[in-house]
Amino acid sequence: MPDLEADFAAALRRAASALGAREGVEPAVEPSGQPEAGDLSSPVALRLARDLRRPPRVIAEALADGLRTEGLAHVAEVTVTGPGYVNVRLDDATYAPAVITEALAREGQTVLAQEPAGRGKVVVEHTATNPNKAAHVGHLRNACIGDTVARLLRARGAVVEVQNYIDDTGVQVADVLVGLRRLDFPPPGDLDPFDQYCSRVYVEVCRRYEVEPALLEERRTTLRAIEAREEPVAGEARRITARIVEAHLGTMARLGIRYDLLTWESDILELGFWRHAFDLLQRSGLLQHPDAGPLAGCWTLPLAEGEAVEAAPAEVEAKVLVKSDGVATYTAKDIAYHLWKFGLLGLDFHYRLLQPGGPVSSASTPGGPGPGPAGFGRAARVVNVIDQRQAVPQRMVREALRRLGHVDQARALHHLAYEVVALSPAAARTLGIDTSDGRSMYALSGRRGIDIGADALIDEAQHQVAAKARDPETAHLLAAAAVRYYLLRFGLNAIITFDFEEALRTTGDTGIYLQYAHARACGILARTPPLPAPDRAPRLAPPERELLKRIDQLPRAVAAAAETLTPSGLATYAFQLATAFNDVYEHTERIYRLQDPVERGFRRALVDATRVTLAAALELLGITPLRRI
RNA sequence: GCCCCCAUAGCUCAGUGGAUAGAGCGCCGGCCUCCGGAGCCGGGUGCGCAGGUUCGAGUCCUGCUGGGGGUACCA
Repeated sequence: MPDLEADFAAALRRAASALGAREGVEPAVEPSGQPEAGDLSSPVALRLARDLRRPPRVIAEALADGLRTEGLAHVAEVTVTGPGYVNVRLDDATYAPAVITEALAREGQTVLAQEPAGRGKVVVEHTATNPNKAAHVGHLRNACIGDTVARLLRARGAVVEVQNYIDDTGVQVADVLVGLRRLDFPPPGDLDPFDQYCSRVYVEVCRRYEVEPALLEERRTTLRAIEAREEPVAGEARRITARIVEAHLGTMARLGIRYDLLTWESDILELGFWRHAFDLLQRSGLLQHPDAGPLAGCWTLPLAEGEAVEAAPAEVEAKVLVKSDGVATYTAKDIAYHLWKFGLLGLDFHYRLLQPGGPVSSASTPGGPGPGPAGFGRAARVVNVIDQRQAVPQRMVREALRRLGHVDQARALHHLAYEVVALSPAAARTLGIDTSDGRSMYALSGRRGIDIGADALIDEAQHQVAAKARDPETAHLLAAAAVRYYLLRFGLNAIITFDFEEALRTTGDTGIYLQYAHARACGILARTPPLPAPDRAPRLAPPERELLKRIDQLPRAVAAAAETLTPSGLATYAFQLATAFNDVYEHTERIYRLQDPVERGFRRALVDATRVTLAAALELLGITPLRRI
């Protein structure tokens, strides 16, 4: 008995087929909107009405007859209501134990919903924070989305490899080098984290560019030296970016976020990835090198007439891959990187283990452990978690793959776009930001110093929660739960208008509430000794029926969230599950007071099934379930 | 200008084309001889505007208004 909704849908499909409905009409099945009508309902008769040229009500009755004849497991009654809904009422006595048995069997399972087989490895790229400053809440949103997407894909049985791309040869790194060299900042104190120190340098140097154009020239020469791997600049860049990457890994680890592989842009240059990709593009006749015009001296990837990237702005006639000073753009290196991700480049990184238990890092020199028998990269599918503002360059990467003849890979490259984190004008003012321009929101920006530090937020959450937590580790896990849940519960298209009070809230629709529900279930189980779970359920209270249906939904919720790559759907599911459990908790007799062993055994098993199911949902959200608070 | 996203309750947000659109917060009022109350229960004439498609539209299409983003030799 795996899945009641799926069984119902399958039976409807058979019944519809018997009526002569054409194939391909997937019967929608949902928990009934009207509890008195039944437990599960389907409006499929309404959809079939046109095809079959019969009134929906008549079709619904015929479908219901078919279901009754077939005799579905765990179904007590089939009814037709309203304009033509087919409903089933479940047989409490048998479906309830079946759901519980199924849920308990999921304990310790890593695969919760089976992926259609044979899709190969999925490479998920996320975080990719420029290594020149401390991570802020916007970067945290990226990482939480990416991390949960990776967990969801794994829960569907996919082989997933998480990569964090380190843009250590970009302009922002040059900015900080210029700042450190020219601004006479006092060196950071012992208690002043290096990444936060660099954040201040970065903001200041960006401000100085406006009044000191000479600094801009210095940025250009610095960037060129980084790209050409000229010492001492390249070494300086590598030392600073390594320290900041270490800080980023530390910040993300506080939320349970880890990577399989760090890929360094400088390795892409040093190992000739870009050189080789350039040759491939050049040989395929895809590049232009104009002698005149605004792009004179650049190497560009033109948007040919008629085959332009979907929705590309008309003004974009070509994307610059190599600037007139010979420096490759981010997009150029990204094209090389993606050829490698799909195993199409014919070159590979060297690898080294950063530290025991930590991620593997790419390297440009041989040594250290190899990539293992499976190797890195060679993806069948790539998911890039990158904010919506980078949609155009992402399309260019895909377009380059397509024009090089890698049509399948271009199709398998998915830009998972999400909206930014912003501040309300009031919140911006409290941070001392000038809001006299009257904008309705201010997107977080490290460069402009519009910034909620990631570590600061986690620190604050931990501080708020410390008084009620039994120990510091519990406080840390509660804080992580609060922050992760807050950043995941919004849809990808929603701009998060950051609100400290809301992010740190401990009641209602929050990660803390979920933790509490899980701990409560554990507390009940600890108090009531195990009993054999009966194979027939006693009479159920309405909240218990709701809870059972939620528990039964887990695989469906996971499958849907994984399919659509939307963590927020899973967050909503977890909250509904916890709410259903709290409702039962509040409105049923305390288990330790029950005398009848059958009743006691059943209700304890229901709590246990809730515990297993909620823990699974929390793990997927990247929240470590707590047994005690 | 062109392209993308958004507009749902006082606020912040959910809502695979299906029945009477839901949460959280805030506000008011209830419920604890505890299974850990960070909880539960009650209190609500809300889908920006105008058309269209459909048996059925918050959801799809067109236009409009308002907001955000993109349209770099930044990423």
